[in-house]
Amino acid sequence: MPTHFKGCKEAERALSAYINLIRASDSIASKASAQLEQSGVTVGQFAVLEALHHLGPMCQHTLAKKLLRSGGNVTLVVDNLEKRGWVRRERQKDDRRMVQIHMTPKGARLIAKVFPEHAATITKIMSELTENEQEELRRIAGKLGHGAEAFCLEHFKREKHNDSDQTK
Amino acid sequence: MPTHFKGCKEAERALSAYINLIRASDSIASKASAQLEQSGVTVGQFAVLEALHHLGPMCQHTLAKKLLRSGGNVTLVVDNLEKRGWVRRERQKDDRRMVQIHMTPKGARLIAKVFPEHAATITKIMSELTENEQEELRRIAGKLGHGAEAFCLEHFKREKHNDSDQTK
DNA sequence: ATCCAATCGTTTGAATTTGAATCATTCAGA
DNA sequence: TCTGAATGATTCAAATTCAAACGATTGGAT
Repeated sequence: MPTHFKGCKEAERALSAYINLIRASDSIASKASAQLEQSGVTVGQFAVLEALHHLGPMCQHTLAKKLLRSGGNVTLVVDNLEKRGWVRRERQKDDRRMVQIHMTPKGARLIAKVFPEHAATITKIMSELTENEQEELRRIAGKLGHGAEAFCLEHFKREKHNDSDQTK
Repeated sequence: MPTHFKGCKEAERALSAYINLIRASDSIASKASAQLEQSGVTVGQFAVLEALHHLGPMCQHTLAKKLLRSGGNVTLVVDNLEKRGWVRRERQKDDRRMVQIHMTPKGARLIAKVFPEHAATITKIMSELTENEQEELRRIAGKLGHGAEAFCLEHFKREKHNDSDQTK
């Protein structure tokens, strides 16, 4: 009887891929985070602002689902964004349980400045890969993240067609 | 003049890959974390035990470098592992600044049980991808995580050749 | 031999996150 | 209409993490 558990080669391949995936993600995320925080926004704050920028006003529950964060977390992040004057809360009239989050003009100006910087940082990091590798990474990672091929992508595509719509 | 910033197509490709990478990583990490914590170990604790299991006793500083965590964090994780009797601290005689962390027999028994479960979970998640996709993911993500193609991989390979060496 | 800088571990404070408990509001069924 | 379940937001306690400050120890330079 062999000394190693069944499916060894398969497990080895899976674990190798897993480890590299996690490490790559950590590495990139920390670089992106450092860049964002130089602009005075945390990653969580940026995520909220970006979602509002691309998708328009939204209640916190929706925000939490889009960003894959807990409701309590969204409350806190929105608190901080509100303190800095980048968003404002507005109780919905037809359903007073919900609070819609609107970006302020100040918030819009911020995201208009920070988003291109962020995109440039990611582009630079990704330029370590060839075009084909980037496409393959997108496709393969997409399979793993399944349902989660979220809003961000499609709305960046929209971004390229009209730049300064609500940033008047 | 175009309404979108320069390098649009390139940035779009990079951001798509980036977003899917982060999401895939989050998705897998949370599944793996849930599975581990069912066995009563946190992800951080598992990482330390795994490193000790594969690489043998080690001082905290080395551990922190291997696991890409801060020194303070390692102190806390080791504290908790020590409380549960899975590791023990041993001041080094030749350099009394260092503390070597040794796995106890109890810790060895735990990792011998948990590691295969963990490997099976990862293997199952990864089986959404074909063999080729897993290899490609490993290769491409490896390029992004650069220096970090760390210990875990090579020592899993070692694992397969001798199973129960220190778990006496 | 002494002093200074580097190294290692610990402690502390802050930030981020989650999950549970709570409260207000809405909606559906009796 | 009234009651109870469901939904959305907030609050709280706990866990995890980092960075900075600190103390102990070591090794090298003078």
